[in-house]
Amino acid sequence: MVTKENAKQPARRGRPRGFDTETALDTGQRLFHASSYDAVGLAALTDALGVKPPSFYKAFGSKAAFFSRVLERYAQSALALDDILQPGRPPAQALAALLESAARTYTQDPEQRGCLVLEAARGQDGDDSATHARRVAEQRRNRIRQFIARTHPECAAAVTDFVTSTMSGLSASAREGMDQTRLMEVARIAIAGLEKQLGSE
Amino acid sequence: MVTKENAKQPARRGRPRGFDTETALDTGQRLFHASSYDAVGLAALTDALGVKPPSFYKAFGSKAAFFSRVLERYAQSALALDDILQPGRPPAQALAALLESAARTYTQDPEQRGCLVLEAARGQDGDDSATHARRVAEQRRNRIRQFIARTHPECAAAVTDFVTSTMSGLSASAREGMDQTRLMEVARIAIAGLEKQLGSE
DNA sequence: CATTTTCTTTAGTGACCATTACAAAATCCT
DNA sequence: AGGATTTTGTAATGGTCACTAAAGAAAATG
Repeated sequence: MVTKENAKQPARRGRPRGFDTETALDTGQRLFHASSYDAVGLAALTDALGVKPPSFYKAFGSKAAFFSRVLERYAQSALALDDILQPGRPPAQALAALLESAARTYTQDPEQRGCLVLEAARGQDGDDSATHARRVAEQRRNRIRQFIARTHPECAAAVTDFVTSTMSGLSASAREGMDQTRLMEVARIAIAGLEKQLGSE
Repeated sequence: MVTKENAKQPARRGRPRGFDTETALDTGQRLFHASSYDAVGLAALTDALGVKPPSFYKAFGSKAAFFSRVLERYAQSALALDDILQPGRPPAQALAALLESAARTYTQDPEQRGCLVLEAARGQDGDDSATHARRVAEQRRNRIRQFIARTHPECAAAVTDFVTSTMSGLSASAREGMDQTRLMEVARIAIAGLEKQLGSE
């Protein structure tokens, strides 16, 4: 297998790409997060990237495929569950930290309010972008549930439902303009409910 | 003033309208609630009404204006705040009833999941339908806040934020397919948080 | 230099959207 | 009956959308 060089090597044949795809994904993430998948048309997107539509399609295939890559990128960078839901950490404490992190993250940048994944997941049922967002959201949901089930298997489902539902509410509220102070208060009251359910240790 | 008869009298001059506008609003509400404002195109809407576009526009002016009337209609019929937030009722109890009613209502009909107003309020900022939905949501928010402020003026803002945020979460979860049993459990945990904040009396 | 490969550019494609011009039809008033 | 008035159906309007056909341009290969 000497034929195939490292995929990262741009030393391929033909005219080289005139833009950086990672930078493009960053820019796309910023645009989609600021408004929404539907609100960012291909014209606005390619204008912001400094790239004409055919180049965009050569590089990414479709707007939906581009968005999928943006979502994966975002899911890895934002709200790292591994850091928060460490095995052995008391669930009430870990989930409190999760909700507080969400409240903080969702209001950190006024141009990037709420959660990109959760907001995109609310698109229409048949929509490709919404379907992919829901898949990402479901994966994160499962990780939360498994973390809870280690210590509280009997109420893992209900608590997971509460946490994900609360995060959806936090994201929606952030989008509607609720600032960080207010959103942290909302998280605090939700955490009180969690502690009652799980025991506050 | 004998010139102007009762506005409800259809005994006007010219060709009579071939359909009932109230029935049309009902049908529109059902369609919009089942998917969304954007997802229901004018073709689908007029097909369902059995009405051609020009008749629709003569009667309602525009799709956005039609939707506004649907929203008003819905806000009056669903989740009557006057019944739930009765003055004198202990706030923890009243707000618990509000969240439980929301969880129940949002999952009652699988074709009408979530809250029409809250979901429509998540549309794009410049959008006419989203703007109107946010106005309706804001009015309901104010009524909740005033109810809380009667007994708990010091934390009325925070509790209102929590209740509205939780309702947004419930609506989103209902839309994603969470059933009534699960949503009621979510409401129950949220109510525990509320009681800790307000005192459970 | 010529060929091959890949990207970029220009300029459009058809599909769908909300909305409407126009004229025929149905009703009331005189 | 003969206007006056309002709603109807037919058929189109312009606008925006994601997407692309075709040809030119930049690189590696022979």
